[in-house]
Parts: sequence; C-alpha cells; structure tokens
Amino acid sequence: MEEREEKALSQSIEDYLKAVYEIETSEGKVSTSALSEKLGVSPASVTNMVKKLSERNLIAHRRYQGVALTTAGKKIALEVIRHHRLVELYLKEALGVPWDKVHQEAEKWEHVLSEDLEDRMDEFLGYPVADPHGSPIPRRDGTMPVRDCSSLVEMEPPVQVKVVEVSDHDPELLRYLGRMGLYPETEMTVVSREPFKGPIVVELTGKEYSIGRNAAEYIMVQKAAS
Amino acid sequence: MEEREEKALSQSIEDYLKAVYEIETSEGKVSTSALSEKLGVSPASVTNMVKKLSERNLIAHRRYQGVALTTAGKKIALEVIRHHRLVELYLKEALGVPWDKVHQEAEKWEHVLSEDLEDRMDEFLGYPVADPHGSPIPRRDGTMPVRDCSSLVEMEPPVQVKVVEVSDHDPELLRYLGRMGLYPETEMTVVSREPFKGPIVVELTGKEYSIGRNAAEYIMVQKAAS
DNA sequence: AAATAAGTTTAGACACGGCTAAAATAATTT
DNA sequence: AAATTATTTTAGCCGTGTCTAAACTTATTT
Repeated sequence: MEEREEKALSQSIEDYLKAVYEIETSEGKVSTSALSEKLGVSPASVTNMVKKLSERNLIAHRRYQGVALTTAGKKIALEVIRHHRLVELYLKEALGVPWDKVHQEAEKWEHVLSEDLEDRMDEFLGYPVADPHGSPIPRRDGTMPVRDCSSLVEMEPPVQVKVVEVSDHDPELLRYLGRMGLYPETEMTVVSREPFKGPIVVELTGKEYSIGRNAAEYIMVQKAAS
Repeated sequence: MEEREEKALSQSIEDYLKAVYEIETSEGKVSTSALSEKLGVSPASVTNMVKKLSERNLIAHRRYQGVALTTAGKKIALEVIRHHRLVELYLKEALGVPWDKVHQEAEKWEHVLSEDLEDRMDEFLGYPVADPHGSPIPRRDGTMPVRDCSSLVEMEPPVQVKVVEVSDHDPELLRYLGRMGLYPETEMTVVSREPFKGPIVVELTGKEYSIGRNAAEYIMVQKAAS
C-alpha cells in the first residue's frame, strides 16, 4: 500500500499553496508578509498555517527566511491554478461572463471542481492553453507551458508587438483595457515611451492611446512575428 | 436603515435550511433525529446548530418538539434549492453530465453560485421549470411551482401515465431507470400491480418491465392527457 | 557597534461546526 | 401507574483557521 490517500485539502490550504506558487513565480522569495498581504490575513496567521503545511510536507520553511513549495505542494498548486484558469475561460466562453468578472467567480469555483468536470470543460473549450487574460493554463500532468514575453515597459519603441497576457489583479484595469480593445493576441505598435516614468504610447485599431507606466507594468507582450 | 444585511451564510447553514425544507415537505414534522440522519451528523450537533439558527430567526424551535422554517429561512432554503436544481440541469445540458452524477456535483456548486451566474444559466436553459429528475425549480421570487402528481404505487391499473419526477436520492436507482428509458416526461402504461407488495408492471417503448414497490415509491406520475 | 526599525514568530484567545457521554424529557410497554 | 425505551438536550471537548499583543530575529541607520 502506498501512502497516497488523496486527502481532501481545505479551501484555505489550497489558497495558501496557490499564493505561494504565484509569489514564488513573480518575486522569487516568498516571505510571511507577502503571503499575509496576498491572502488578506495577519502575518501571525500565516506563520501558523505555514507550520501546518510544512508538517504536511507541502512547503519547506526556514525560520525567518521564507517558504518554498515542495514537489507535492507544487503539484497541488498547479492543479488549483489549472482549475481556476479553465473556469475563467469557461465562464467567458460558455456563459458570456465579462473578463473583468471571471476572476472573482473562479476564486470560488476552483475549490469545488471535480476532475470529471475539469475534463468536460477542457474538452468543451478545445484544450485551451491560456485563460481570458492570457495566463497559461497548467497541463493535466502538472507542467506549466513556458512562454517568451516581457513587460510592455521594457519595449524600445518603435516596435510592433503582440499582447500575450494582462494581469487580472484589478478589474478596473481590465475594463480600461477592454474599452480600448487591448486583449491577449491583439497586435499593436509601441509608438513612444515618454521619459521620467511617463506613459507608453501605443497604436491599435488606428487610434493612439497613452498607457501609464503603472498599467503598462501589468501588460506582457512579445515582438510581433512581422 | 433596514436590518437586512445579506450576511454571507456558511455552507453548513445552507445545508441545514435545505434539509429542513425537504423534510418539512416530505414528512411534515422535522425532528432532530430526521435532520441528524439526513445531514449525516450526530443529533447533538443538530441541536447545537438549531439553537444558532433559531437565534438568527431562520427557524422556529420548540424544545423536544421539532423545528420549522421561518419566512426568512424558507426564502434562503428555496434559493439554495433553486441553485441546486439549476446547476443539475445545467451540468446535464451544457456539459453532458449523466443524470445519476449531477446531484453530487450540485451539492458543492449550489454554495458558490452567484446571482449573476444563476441568471446566466437560467437564460441559457430557457427558464426551465424542472431539473433532470423532474423536481420543480423554485422561481426567482422564492415561490415553488405546484404540481399535481402521485406515486406510481398509488395508480390503479390499467392506466396510461406520464412520469413527472423521480427521486434523486440514489444514483443506482437512476441508472436502473435510465437503462429502461424511464425519465420525466416519459409516457407509459401501468399494466398491473401484483398483490402482497409485489411489483408494478409497466409498458414503455413496447417492452414490459417489473418495478419493485420500493423503487416505485420514488416515481411520481400523473394520468396521461390521453 | 549600538540603536532603531522592520519583519517574523510565539502565546493565548475566539468563533465555528463537529464529536461523545451523560442527563433530561417524551413515548411506549407492561 | 410504573418501568422501560427512544429521543432530545446539555456539558464539555476537539480541530481548523483566524485574531491581537508581546517577544524575538534580522536589517538598516546613525
């Protein structure tokens, strides 16, 4: 008998593991305070839960240093993220939910999606590789597609680029981008980049738009094939 | 300022209210032990939760007597049941989940469905009035459609009947009925009813089937329009 | 290098929703 | 009517996941 029991993990645990994965990916180091911030929970609560998760061998913890996912923990994090992103896309494609709303709904659905339903949605969607914001959907086998892209703020104008991904952390940003038709897969030209942290000027569908550095940070692009 | 605050109710509370509604409908009286049985929890836990729910004015409780929904409690129970049944139908129609599996999935989904998504599913389904087992879907305004039907065991053969509803409490029963093509809206003839609690014999799609009293209890029908 | 600031952990508390064992009440026998 | 049985409630406990306040480390100033 193996010790694999497929124990049901609480919603909280899934949220912690997902948060660790996301901070690990974007920041490298995963501190207690970063988790506290991301999860909207006090630092003390994080320390507390971190202890439990490391007893379960889902994360590794060095006191005062930070935290990292174990192989087992990463597997679970990726499953949760796969659920989240599949649901986001499903809600948009099948039920017409606008892209600034899908994240919030998916936060709840990701925890109640069975493997069977995951597969049915995956099939319905034609085995997609990215969610409505362009974030890659982890594969069933627990691997994450890798992509080559950089932030819009790093592009030297003039250059033709294709939008790869936009952050879904702020619904207001998504509505703003939606209004100018800036979605993943959209092609546009970076016209100029104003100095002193000024805006980035882009052209798409014949119009020019100024995008503040703040917003541009959250837009990932790649050079167009041209 | 009204005292209506739309406080988020826990999944447990929703489950209790739903259970009270269902027992109230099928048995009349709602005892602690009936709830304990239905929810798979100890009687002591039920008493405990009952106290909390009656402090919140969601149910009325008379010590040692039993429990009944208040207007507020009934409203919530019906919302949860509406979610449950809409989801069941949605899963079947949109994702092809077989009818013996939808109940189990809906048990989880009913608690995370937003009003917005409820409306989108409702529209997608063309504002349905019954779920895949024929159970009526409560309306948005919190009213329950009433129907005229009786159990198959009560029909005097020979008579032509239409299936109205089948209990979803046992997936095995659903697969059994599915195999013979007995679904809500199916018309069939009650050929005979064997004495001494013997089986009911029905004819549908040209074949005759014997259905045990046990199973027949759970099949609700009405006389066909003929 | 000492002092201060920032970040992390411990200690102790609480609400929730479950449990068991024992006491109280209601229902049924004898 | 008394005794027995069944049901319900009380009392006290536990695990989860959160909190605040205080203590402890590490990082940064001065």
